[in-house]
Amino acid sequence: MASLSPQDPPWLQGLNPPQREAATLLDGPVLVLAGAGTGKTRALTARLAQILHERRAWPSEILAVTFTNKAAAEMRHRLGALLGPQAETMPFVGTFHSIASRMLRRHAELAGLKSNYTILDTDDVQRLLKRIIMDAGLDEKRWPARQLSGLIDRWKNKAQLPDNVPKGESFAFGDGRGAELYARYQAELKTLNAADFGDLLLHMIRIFETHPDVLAEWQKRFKYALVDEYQDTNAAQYRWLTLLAAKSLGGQGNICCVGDDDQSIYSWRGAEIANILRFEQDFPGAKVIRLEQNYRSTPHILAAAAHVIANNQGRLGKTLWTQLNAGEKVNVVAIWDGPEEARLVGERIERLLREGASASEIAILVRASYQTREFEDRFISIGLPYRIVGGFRFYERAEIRDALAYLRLISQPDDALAFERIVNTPKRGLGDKAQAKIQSHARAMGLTLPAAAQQLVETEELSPAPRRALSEFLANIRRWRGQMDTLDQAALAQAVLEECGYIAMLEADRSAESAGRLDNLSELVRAMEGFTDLQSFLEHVALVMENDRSDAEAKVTMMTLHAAKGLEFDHVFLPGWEEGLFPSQRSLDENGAAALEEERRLAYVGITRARRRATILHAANRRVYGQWTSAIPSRFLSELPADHVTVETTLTGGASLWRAALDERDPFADMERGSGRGPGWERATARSSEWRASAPGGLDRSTAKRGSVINARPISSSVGGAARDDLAIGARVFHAKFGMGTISGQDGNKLEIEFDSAGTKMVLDSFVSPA
DNA sequence: CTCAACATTGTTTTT
DNA sequence: CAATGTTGAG
Repeated sequence: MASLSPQDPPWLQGLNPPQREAATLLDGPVLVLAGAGTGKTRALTARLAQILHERRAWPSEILAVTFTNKAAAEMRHRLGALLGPQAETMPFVGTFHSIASRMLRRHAELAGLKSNYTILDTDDVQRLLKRIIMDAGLDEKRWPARQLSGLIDRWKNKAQLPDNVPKGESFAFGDGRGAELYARYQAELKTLNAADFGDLLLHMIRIFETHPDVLAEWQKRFKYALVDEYQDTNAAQYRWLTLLAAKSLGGQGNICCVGDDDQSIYSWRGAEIANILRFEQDFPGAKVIRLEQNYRSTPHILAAAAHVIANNQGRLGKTLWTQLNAGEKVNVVAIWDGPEEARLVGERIERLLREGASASEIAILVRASYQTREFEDRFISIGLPYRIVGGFRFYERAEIRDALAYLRLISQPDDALAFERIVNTPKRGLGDKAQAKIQSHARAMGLTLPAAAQQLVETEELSPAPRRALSEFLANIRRWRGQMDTLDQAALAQAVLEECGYIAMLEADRSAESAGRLDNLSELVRAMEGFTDLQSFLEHVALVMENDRSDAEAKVTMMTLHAAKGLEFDHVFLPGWEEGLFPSQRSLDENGAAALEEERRLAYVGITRARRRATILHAANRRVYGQWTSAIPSRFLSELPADHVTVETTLTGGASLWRAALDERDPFADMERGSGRGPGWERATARSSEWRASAPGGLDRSTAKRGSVINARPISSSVGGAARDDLAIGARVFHAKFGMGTISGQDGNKLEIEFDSAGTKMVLDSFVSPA
């Protein structure tokens, strides 16, 4: 199948015919439809290598847009392995945002900004909007900033400026003042010398459209363009891209877009699947290449995924096939509730590890990030190493944002948002009253917040104590700013954190999180080493920083289905396949049938992450808002092909509960439960007769009781070790996640601990230390 | 101005 | 049931 000609350069060796075509068909527009696991990245890397090898373009003349920074790094890395280090220095490989930001730094003045503009994150944006809403005389509770920021985000994704926002959408917010608030927000950003994520693209689009010379310069620069995950591009990205591609790219539209319509999962972020569906109209003469041979998964896994996705309409259509052997069927497991789900997954993972699997080849993929908590709790108590990807992003943690605010204020004296954030953190006696005075002074004098503060210190306006505190604070900032030349950014950050009292504040705090926060801060300082200066580090943080501290230890990975796109694991667990959770009720409520299809694509993405084994779980009961609610199996389960699936349950009453539970009778009638059933139940019972027809055999649900786990086994402690003699019942201990607690019991190397704030838990003794 | 008790919110998914 | 914000007492 694969071509193995000895004359081939290394990057073409072993490619199958369509992959090879994708790598060598360099002229004109090309659309590569790459199914899951079909060696897309490999083909793309080969294409870039081929372009460089044929000397068709210099590295700096290639525009390569990826969806995540991780994907960009991966591409650079692979390219470096093929062509040597000089190929790794491609300046325009990155996300839409990072590339646009780089361009905007060069042309900032055309957007009314300075080139050292600050990139605001959602938190900054929301605080700014809150102020704008209140200034406009609106009730911030009735019109939450969160909602407005969502609206503005959506407008920006569609490349709509304040004056061309659809009337109806503008009227929907703040008594019809949506667009007005948007305009005010844009003006405010300008005075703050700041841009939000959407602005990075929008400013460049505006500049391209109003300055033909600038556009021409960039068009001339790029000879080849490559866009990954094209199905996830939104209207703004599309416009940015087509402007650049219009007459450029070697004069023949040398653009190659790669994507998979079945993996389009970002419509909530403005992605328009239509972009990929109409590629051939947008780029006449486009060649379409399909990658359909799957190198990743077993036939059972592939068949399961294919059956599910076949329920969607309007696909471009691909047929994935594989040469791999059958392997194991997809496993569907019904369990009683969330905690049991975590227990069972924990057990199965331990079994896999005993059988020799590596923890790094095991993943738990969830629909919503909060689902990881149950697994975290469980894995901590059995000592199973895990890591969470995404979720709480590193730079979104409060302590990191505080530290960054200090650095931002040092590097950019006018950064009012940073100033606001840290002027009283740690507490230095500058409360609401003092801050209000600074605000009003700034407004009265038309000054930025930090400048107003500086001026205010010279007056008698403030009472002595706050005045002294503020004066000292400003002096410190100035002093640190002066040290920017003498200290490198990591050393400066360390000094700032110590001298401002932040470290001392955390050290004084004996709560559960403070130790972790201190760790995070030293992690931050460490991460700063290796950047050329503070400015470039801050840029990196705003756009690129990911939670990718790569510990040496092999760990089970937990992440959302969204974060998992593009990754693969031998063993994949897919918990929580219940109506309401997956497909997400909220998503369905907002976007109806289209949302259901997107949820289904998410299911497709989840299943196709697995190389060897996929295990899907659903619980009969789950706690939502602290209330126990009965859940019914996800409709996606009934879309799985019976021939490729095995079904089991840990509930007493038999193996087919997952289908039989769809009966109109309440399967858990004799169980105690919380409030009513969710909307998912209503809908499901409405459809139940249709589903019941497919249920294999009846099951007397009244016998369905909370059962013991089939295959129950004592939990083997994976972290062994001798008993500890430094801990005794009644002793005070500290645990990294749960905080301070008192030992109340012991079972082997497991301790029962009554935590001060986290309740009573069983925890391995190796996870605690004497207080 | 700070802390503590109290009430009220809300859980997708992310560059 | 959190986590977050608001209110009231020191």
